[in-house]
Amino acid sequence: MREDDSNWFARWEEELPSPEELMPLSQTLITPDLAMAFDIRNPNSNSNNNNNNTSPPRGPAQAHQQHPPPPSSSPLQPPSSVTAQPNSSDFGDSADLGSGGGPGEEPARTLKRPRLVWTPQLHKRFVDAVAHLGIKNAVPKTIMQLMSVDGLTRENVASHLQKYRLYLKRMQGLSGGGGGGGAGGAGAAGLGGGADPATDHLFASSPVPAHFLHPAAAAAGRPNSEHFLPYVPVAALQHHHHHQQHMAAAVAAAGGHPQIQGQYHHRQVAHFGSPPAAVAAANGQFEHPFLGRQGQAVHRMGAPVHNGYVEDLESGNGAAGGGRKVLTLFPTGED
DNA sequence: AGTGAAATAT
DNA sequence: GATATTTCAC
Repeated sequence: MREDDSNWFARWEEELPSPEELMPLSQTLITPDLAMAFDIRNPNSNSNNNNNNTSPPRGPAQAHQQHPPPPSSSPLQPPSSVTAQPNSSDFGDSADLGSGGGPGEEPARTLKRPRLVWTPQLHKRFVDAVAHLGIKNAVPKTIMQLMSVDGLTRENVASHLQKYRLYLKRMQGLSGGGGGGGAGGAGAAGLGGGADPATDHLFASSPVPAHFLHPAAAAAGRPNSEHFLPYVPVAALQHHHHHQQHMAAAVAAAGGHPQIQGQYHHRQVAHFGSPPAAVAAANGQFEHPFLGRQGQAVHRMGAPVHNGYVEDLESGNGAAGGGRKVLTLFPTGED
């Protein structure tokens, strides 16, 4: 009944993503500042994911201000392109990025944040957090804090939580509890019943804790038995083709897609292993998830580290033309 | 701050 | 066109 320390560890171990899974994990968070600084835009057929508010459909009497995301705590240092991008190793010309000059005019600072891509790994973190918090405490703020993912905002979590709840609800209605085991098979969630529309793909990636389907258990109000880890700092690789992302890992392994690369690093401590395949290959291993949030950011490998910012990019693509390149970076200092 | 719904971008 | 994510409003 009660999980011993050894038990949770075992579970955790089992849950631990294989090195391969870890490597190909990636967060695609591009800092507006960087985007602007780099002068890079999303050549996508659509509009850039930055700002394209050209038509305010509704004119709420309220004028919303952009959210000033990253506090000036973390000076954005000009990232040096690791591989090859239209950005020089560093440009110290814009002091705006780094020093975050004074208020009043800071385009970089007022820009919107890029779309957050919830990768299976990230989602897993999310589910884990929720599971450990218990439905009761599974609120955006708590979840966000628990996840400890830098760059992640409460809004992000909130919206994802909403979607997640919907997913759970749907699942309940369909499986009712029979397939509810959930944990048993991630992919099994709703399978057979035809209950896993594309919307559930992401969610299906991670098993759904039974407690989620069992309100009674959660009603206890006590955190789940399982222990939760702060967060596993992993670098990931994100690949999506056109409008859908399948298995990032698989695709990544297959490699060969002109895409983005981001670096994911922990909020306070970042000890992790390997970013791009090239570097990854060199290491091919990651340290233990035992993150003591005590040490300072530990950066190593070929990942260029700047003041509080780890930047890493890989562009195996022909930047030009039909390819879309996205710079992904993980800002630190949040919350 | 949290949740629900709509809008927008991908 | 559908889905994912963001944003607005309550």
